[in-house]
Amino acid sequence: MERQITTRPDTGLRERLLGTINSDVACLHCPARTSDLCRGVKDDDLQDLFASSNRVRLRPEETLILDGDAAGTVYNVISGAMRLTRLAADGRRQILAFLFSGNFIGLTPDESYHFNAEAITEVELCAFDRRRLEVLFKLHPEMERSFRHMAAKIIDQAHELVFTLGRRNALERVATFLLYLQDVEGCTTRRDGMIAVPMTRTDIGDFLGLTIETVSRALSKLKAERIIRLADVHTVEVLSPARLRAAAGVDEA
Amino acid sequence: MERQITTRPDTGLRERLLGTINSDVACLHCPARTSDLCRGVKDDDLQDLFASSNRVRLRPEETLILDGDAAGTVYNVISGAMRLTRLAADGRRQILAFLFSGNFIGLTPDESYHFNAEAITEVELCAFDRRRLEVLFKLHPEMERSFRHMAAKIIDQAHELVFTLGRRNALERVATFLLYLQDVEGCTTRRDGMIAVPMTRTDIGDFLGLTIETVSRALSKLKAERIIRLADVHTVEVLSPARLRAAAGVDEA
DNA sequence: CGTAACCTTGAACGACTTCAACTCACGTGG
DNA sequence: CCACGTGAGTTGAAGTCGTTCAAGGTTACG
Repeated sequence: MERQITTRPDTGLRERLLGTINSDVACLHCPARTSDLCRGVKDDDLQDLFASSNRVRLRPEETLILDGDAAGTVYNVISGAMRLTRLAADGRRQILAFLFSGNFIGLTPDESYHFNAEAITEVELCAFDRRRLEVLFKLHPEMERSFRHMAAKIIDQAHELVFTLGRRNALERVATFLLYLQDVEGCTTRRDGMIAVPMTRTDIGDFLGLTIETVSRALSKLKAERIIRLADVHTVEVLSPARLRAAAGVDEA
Repeated sequence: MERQITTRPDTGLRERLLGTINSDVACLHCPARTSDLCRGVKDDDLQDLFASSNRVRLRPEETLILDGDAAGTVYNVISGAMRLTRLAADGRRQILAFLFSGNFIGLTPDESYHFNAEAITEVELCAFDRRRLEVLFKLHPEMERSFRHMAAKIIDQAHELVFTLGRRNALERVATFLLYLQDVEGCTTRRDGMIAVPMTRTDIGDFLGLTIETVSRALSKLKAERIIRLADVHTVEVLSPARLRAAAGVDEA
């Protein structure tokens, strides 16, 4: 189980600001405008948000947060795909969540983070100083309300993953994962039955508690049963949504 | 995998109030006084909390919340042990979390709950109307702050469980579980190395994604290696904390 | 003191992992 | 322009760990 550990990039790289165009316009047209973090702020007040935020850009595989980092800054994903991972001392890796446009990074019960956050694709983020966010919460109580809503969503998703890992077999896990990707808002283009799969088989395996071989075999089985088609390695076409749902083994018993 | 599904108890049973003794005294001496929900309220303001809350008592195996129930009421565990479960149509069950004194029940992204909440032991709860809780948050901003802190703790715990289910083998899972129980504040008596295990082997299995046989075998193995001793089925004595930690396979690689 | 539920232990089976070989896409340099 | 190398993905065969099936033991309670 050898695995190359991503090293921390230069701090300068991580927090390199993009050029600002026009005070509130940037937030107004942000793909994450309707995210739980931002939607509590009225259009008229967007400059509050904008003034407190910095734009950050990451290249694929670049690390944003390393386990143990001080939790002084929080982030909202604007575009791209990221992963939250937990690494054991012996190299075992578990992906806790994939993050897409509108998703928040920064909840921790401590002064430090207990996970790594890495870019899968090119990523744009919005960075906030944690203390400044507290001020924003005071200014915009609606923001704090939807923040709680967001926390509940994250817990619900984590519990869904717990069920998948605890009680579903390999085929069901992979089918469930495809349905999950299909529902992800803010994920890249997916018209008709096409699902964009930005992550590698290794990432999928580390998310689902499986090896890459098992993931591959499950996809091949779904393909052989004409439930999906692999347009290319990172694009899955769903041929039979109903049978994919059945393969996930959830609803309509 | 036959499993008896717990039926909903009479609503009257669930929300039967206990006699109130003295307005604020009840909260002042509550075992959950220092819980994330309540500790944001100053002693002087405890009557606000008390006036908004109802005491609820559950017998072992009694159901508090059924998947799909309207989320109008939230709860704080005062004493006893509970489980949060998710049930698939085919009977597969996954325990999402065990809850003890001070733990909160009621986070949901919807208008309804997506889990079952059941008593394991005799349980005392504090019930709040959700809308009244919102009012309390307005009155006591510190309450909302520590509520966010609590949400972060829940997410962290869920992620820890995700890692356990995704990347640890049976022995490691059971060892991790014992360490978890040991750290649970508000769990029943545990002096020296004694761990109270209020739940059945079935519950442990459904929490760890294992069968009861595998749980039993793992405990027997830990016993054979003189790492633990089973005082009785529901009491584990830790003979070698260091080797138990090693068996969990986490720290000091 | 008997019964039922829970727990433990053993043996056979099966699902996923491990190990290994091969394919494919892509990029580099001769 | 094509040979080569590399990294990701797929597929096959063997091995292992946890499940399943089965039997026996223990505990609690009427």
